[in-house]
Amino acid sequence: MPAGTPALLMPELPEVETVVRGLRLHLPGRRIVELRLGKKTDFIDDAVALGERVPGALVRGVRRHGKFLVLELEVGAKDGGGVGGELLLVIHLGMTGQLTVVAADAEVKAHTHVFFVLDDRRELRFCDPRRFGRMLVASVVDGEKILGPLGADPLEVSEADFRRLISSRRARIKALLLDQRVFRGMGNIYTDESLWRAKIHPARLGANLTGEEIKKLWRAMRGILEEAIRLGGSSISDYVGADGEPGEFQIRHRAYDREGKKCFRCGAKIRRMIVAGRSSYFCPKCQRAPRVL
DNA sequence: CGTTGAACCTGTTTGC
DNA sequence: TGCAAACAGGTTCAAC
Repeated sequence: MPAGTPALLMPELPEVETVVRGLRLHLPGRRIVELRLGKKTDFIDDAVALGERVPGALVRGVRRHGKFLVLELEVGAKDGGGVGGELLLVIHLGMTGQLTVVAADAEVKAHTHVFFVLDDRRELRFCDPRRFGRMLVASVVDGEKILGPLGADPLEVSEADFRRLISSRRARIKALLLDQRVFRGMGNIYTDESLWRAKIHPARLGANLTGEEIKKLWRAMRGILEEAIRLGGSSISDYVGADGEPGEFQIRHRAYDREGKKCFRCGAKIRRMIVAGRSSYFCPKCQRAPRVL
């Protein structure tokens, strides 16, 4: 395990999806009656606005957009004459963010920065040791300004669109998969796993991939993400209190974090190199780097 | 357009 | 043994 690898969750698409599904069991129909903030609030876009607009809101729904979680809130008209309506609570878990629904008297873990007190004696808590996460409340229109620029959902993109997005680019395939403006939700782990399954070297250029390779990558990516979601993500623990099951996907990693270990397909030693500025694990035999990337 | 590196932050691991 | 440095992750920004 590389130094600093968090023992718990690495929120990429499957992990966020798992959290969203967990929150859906508890939040819709609940009212947020009070908001409490920890001392550090620098990860909140506008903490004052959060404190003013969220209390009293009814949670209508919870959804995922890429790696963002979106809580759809219904707010009533305020005394001051506001019209009420719909608000979006947009949350990014960053690297170490966790959202949990727990009893109001549950022990408070270190680095818990936000408490959404619910109307059923429980609390939605946001804990994030490294504070790489982000949170903001916004109108639907303003929320879209955050979510709008994001690229295609890896689970919904058609093979034709996937090919078009890749073959038109001279950037490395690793960089393209990680670019949230191209595909929303892919992170370092699932990118490496997808490339390993498709037998494509991470430093290959998008435009140089053959139609066959792109098709394999499309299938690999979807298969791996769906499998990871089915298993509850890569290593989430206690994500919604008693309902959370630890994720199990990490035991299925074939490339990520396996430097020096044998490739499950051919037995060659998995190598690690920096591609697109990120640690990249691949099999030098299965994932050949051609003379011309 | 594309790449690289730094910054943000803290817990864990590594190396001396 | 102990402490400091390196490192991990996602995103953004600046510089080339």
